[in-house]
Order: sequence, then C-alpha cells, then structure tokens
Amino acid sequence: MSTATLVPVFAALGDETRWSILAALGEGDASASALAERLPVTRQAIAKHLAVLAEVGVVEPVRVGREVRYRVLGSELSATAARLDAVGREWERRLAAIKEIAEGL
Amino acid sequence: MSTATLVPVFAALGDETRWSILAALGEGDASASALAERLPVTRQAIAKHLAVLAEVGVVEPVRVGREVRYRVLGSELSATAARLDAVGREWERRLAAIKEIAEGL
DNA sequence: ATCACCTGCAACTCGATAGTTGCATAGCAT
DNA sequence: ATGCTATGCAACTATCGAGTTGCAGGTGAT
Repeated sequence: MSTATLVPVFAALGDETRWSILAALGEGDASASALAERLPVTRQAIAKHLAVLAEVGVVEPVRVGREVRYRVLGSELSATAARLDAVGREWERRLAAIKEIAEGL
Repeated sequence: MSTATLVPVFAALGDETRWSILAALGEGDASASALAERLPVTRQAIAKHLAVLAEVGVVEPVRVGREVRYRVLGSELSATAARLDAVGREWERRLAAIKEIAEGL
C-alpha cells in the first residue's frame, strides 16, 4: 500500500471520539445504537464515525438480523503501524546518510 | 505513553500537506521559507504545519543563524508505529478471546 | 548604519466535519 | 397485523482547521 492511502487512516484515527468508540468495540462487537447507550453522543454521530472507520478499513460491519454490528480489525491497525514504522526508518536512514555526506565521511 | 497522547499525533499525520512537508524535509533539514519555495502554499501555512508537527514531536526546530530549520524525527514515527501496533494486537487478542468464549471452548 | 531576508503574530475567509434534531423505512416479536 | 426497535437519510448549526494577506520585529551581511 502507498502512503496516499495511509493518510486517511491517520485522519480517521486522529479523533478522540472515534477512539472511545474503538475502545467500546474492544469489549465485543456492537451496533451504533448499543454504542450510543454507553457514549455521550447520539446514535447518528456514532454512525457517521463508524462509516469513517469502515471506510479506511479499521472497522467492519456485520449484519445480525435487523441490526448492524461493528467489529474492530486490529490487524488493519497493525498493518498501518508497520507501514508507518517503515516510513520512519526510511527517514532515519536518509538523514543519517545526509549527515555522513555533510561530515565528509 | 498513553493513547491520550497518541491521538494528536495521528491528527497531525492525517493531512496530505503535512506529509508533503515531511517528504521535503526528508531530503534534508529546511526552514519554512525554503519549504515555501518548493511547495504550493505560503510560508505562514507551512509554519503552522511545522508548529503542529513539532508539537507532537515528529519534527524538531534547529536554529541556524537567523533561520529556523526543521528536522524530521523518524524515530518518533517508529515509536508511534510501535504503540499503534501494540493496540492493534491487543484488540485482536481480546476479540479472539471473546470469540472463544462465545463458541463455548 | 543600512538593507535584505527570515521569522512571528494577528485578523480574516472558507471549507470540512462533528454533532444535533427530525423523519422515513425496515425487520423482529407478540 | 401491529407495535417496538434499529437503521438510513436529510437538513441544519457550529466549531475547527487550512490557507491567505498584512505588518512588525530581529538578525546577518555589506
């Protein structure tokens, strides 16, 4: 995956409310309505957040009868982390190389 | 570090312009003015972005005479990646445990 | 000393988005 | 069939943030 698709994931993860939703989902799959009972925001707001999270693949909708439960995809977070780590290491490598050139080694 | 400090980092990384700034800095430290010559935004906009990035520790200001150059701290990105990976793995672990209980194993 | 250049601060515009309320729709249960 | 509950869609508000212009203050060089 390219960094172009990486940025929206970070944008999605850059919101406290979404993390509280993810934290709640960490205790088991839940629907927007169920989450709304535990969080201080309305169901519609949560539904929007879930849509954002689903869009970037951090969360996955699962139909159960008439309700739609959401599941956290921790593997996606780890995959994103792996890409970020690669970027960080690459930058370290390049700057180290530049530093060496600057020092005339 | 807690996830409370993690969120602002993701918010900072959830912007394309900031990534273009980071990419430019990857070719060597540079000041806001220098970056403004290479990017399609004004110096002040870049200065704001650099302030955001510095605030979360992704970038570091270095005074060189009358100018302020910025350096990317790739290690910070890797550290953030490590924390995100830990969160992702923890979620996978918890959901796997819940699944086992649900299946009566 | 003066000029050129870089940084810093403030005020403003504007688009995106978090959040709300209201209503319509659809599926389960009795 | 009817009522309860869940989702979906739409319109609206308000706040936040990205970007701009303008100007003041500092620091280096000649």
